[in-house]
Amino acid sequence: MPELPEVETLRRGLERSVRGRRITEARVVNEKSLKGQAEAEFRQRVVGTTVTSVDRRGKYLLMPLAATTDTEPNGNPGAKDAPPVTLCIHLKMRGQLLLERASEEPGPYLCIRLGLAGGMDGAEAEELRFYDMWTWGEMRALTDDELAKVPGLAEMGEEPLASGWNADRLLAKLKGKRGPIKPMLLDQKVVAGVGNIYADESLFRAGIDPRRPAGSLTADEAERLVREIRAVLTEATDGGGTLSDEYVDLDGAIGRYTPRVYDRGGEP
DNA sequence: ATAGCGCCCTGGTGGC
DNA sequence: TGCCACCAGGGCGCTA
Repeated sequence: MPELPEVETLRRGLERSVRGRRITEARVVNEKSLKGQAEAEFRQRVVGTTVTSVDRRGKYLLMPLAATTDTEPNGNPGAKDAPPVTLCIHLKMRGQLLLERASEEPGPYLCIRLGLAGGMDGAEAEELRFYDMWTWGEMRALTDDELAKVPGLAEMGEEPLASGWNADRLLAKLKGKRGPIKPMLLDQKVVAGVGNIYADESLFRAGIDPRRPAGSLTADEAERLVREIRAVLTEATDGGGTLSDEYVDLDGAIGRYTPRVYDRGGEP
């Protein structure tokens, strides 16, 4: 369920609350979230590092980690021997990322907990907790080489909110495709971060039948579609994501964006 | 090029 | 009222 606006909302929360902080411990409650990575390797790569930035690529959250020296809690990149590692997260359908007090009892479906050092002012220690009811989501600590091989991430299409993306780029991807336009928008190689909700909303707002053969879109329609994809993603991000009982932000707050047509099949 | 699977998993739904 | 079969949902990989 989390699509670009929801992941971007989480990114902003992490940027504000987690960036620059040191990960003091990593506990894997459900190893399925590691998607094959050895638990020991995950812990060893994560514990003691500092989150240097919080990036988003499509629906992926990427947090580069820097080795921290014990004497420098907010330290500088060190450890020449270990390759740089990035915390790579995809929430898939039901994954949730919550920042909670370490003393707070975790809720159900907890998969991974990352302890974060309290502030120098003695602020209470917190944990970044990864919950996932279906365990389809993934959290791994990967080197640059491994990151480049992650299926989907390597072939990720362009960011729809980046200035370089436009109708011509979209049309180039749709050229010759006879399948319907909507599933094409769900293909992350065509455009990054769009899922069911925003594909429906943008097509409706652009006045394009989702069943239209993708390759049959005119330049004018592609122009409208690009404009509406941008608009709807921006509006939803401004609203902190789509209102749903499945999605909450880092602080547990629900989204405020209400789709017009998504999940309203059969209604006028 | 594309359609149609199965897989991953569990809560909610619909039928009885 | 309770039971249970069924199904949605994103993304990948495979086959037809």
